[in-house]
Amino acid sequence: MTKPAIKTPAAQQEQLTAARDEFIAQWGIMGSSWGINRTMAQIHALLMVSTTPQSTDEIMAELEISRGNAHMNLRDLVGWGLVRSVIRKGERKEFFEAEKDVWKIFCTVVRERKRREIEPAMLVLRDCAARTAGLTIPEAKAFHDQTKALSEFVQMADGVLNKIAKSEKSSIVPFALKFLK
Amino acid sequence: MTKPAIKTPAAQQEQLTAARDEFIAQWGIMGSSWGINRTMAQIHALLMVSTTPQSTDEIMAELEISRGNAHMNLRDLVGWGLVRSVIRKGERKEFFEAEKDVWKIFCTVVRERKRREIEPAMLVLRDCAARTAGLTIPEAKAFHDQTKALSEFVQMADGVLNKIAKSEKSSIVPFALKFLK
DNA sequence: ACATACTTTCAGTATTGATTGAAAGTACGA
DNA sequence: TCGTACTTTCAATCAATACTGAAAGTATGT
Repeated sequence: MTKPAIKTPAAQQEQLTAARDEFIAQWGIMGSSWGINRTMAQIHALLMVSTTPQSTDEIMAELEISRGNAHMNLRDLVGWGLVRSVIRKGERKEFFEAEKDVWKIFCTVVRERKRREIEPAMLVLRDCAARTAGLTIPEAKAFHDQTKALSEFVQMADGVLNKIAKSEKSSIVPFALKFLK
Repeated sequence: MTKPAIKTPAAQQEQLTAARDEFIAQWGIMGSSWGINRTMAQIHALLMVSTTPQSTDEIMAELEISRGNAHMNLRDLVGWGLVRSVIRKGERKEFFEAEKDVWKIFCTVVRERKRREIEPAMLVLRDCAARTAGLTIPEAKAFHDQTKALSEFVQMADGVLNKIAKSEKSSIVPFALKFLK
């Protein structure tokens, strides 16, 4: 008698939990090395692989974090547009679910980081270049040239990201891919 | 009698220093919001707008940081390939200069972050998808589908970054830009 | 072998950012 | 209006990360 090829639900559950925990941990690590709060990334990971909307209490239990922490990070995720809150009829409690479409997630992150971090930096770069435009001493000339080059580069990158993020569909990058290299 | 249109070197120097300080500060802020040590980003900014290679002591003085801090961050920048050390003949001291070509800087950063952060994450994602491939319970199916979609997306993004970073020239993105939107 | 000029390390400290938990706030139904 | 079920806030605490500075290490010239 050989072992059955199909695993018992209990065994499957165990295997799933292990994989899910690893996924959540890794998404947290990735987040923090890109300047995103680790807990926020972990909540996001958890919600991305949940089949039903989760309550604050479920999230607190799953990630072993405090109510305050769960609450604040959920608010931030909603603010980013990566998570939305849903209310079930007849229930007072608030539940949360994440956007699951990978391309939409990507576009949202691009759009938000552009707005929060690239645009302010671009203004400063432009300003640095502008206010040293007429200067004649060599040090100033070099500074102007370098900041101008940076500001033009960032502006170009901003344009690319704009187009990618606005499109909200996955066909464009694979298409553009053909023209690279 | 009108003021002369040309500013004195002293006035220019003052204007330059103000702009330079703002640039260094902003580059530091940008770095830290993208997960890069603020001091490292500031040293990088300083070297990008310096006309001559700088010694550790000059960097320490300019940014008001300790020797240890300057040293470690300079090593990291050299490790990233964004800064190289130069030795002047007849001098014992080590001097540092940054790559100034904006496109090369961008490619280096892309290549390094890909290697340090995207590739390890990709392995974990693939692993999470693979080890839940055969499972039949709905939760596991959902987990598998989501991690598979993520891993394929990251793999695709990795491919795009590869081509962009390998090319090392600025003509390709503006060209690809035409095909977007 | 020694002095000088520099670089490197790292234990201790400071700074920053994240987390807790309990108190205050809000909304709803009885 | 009161009680219950929940959400929100925030001062205090904790954890992670960055920074300092002095001591140890290394290379070079005499």
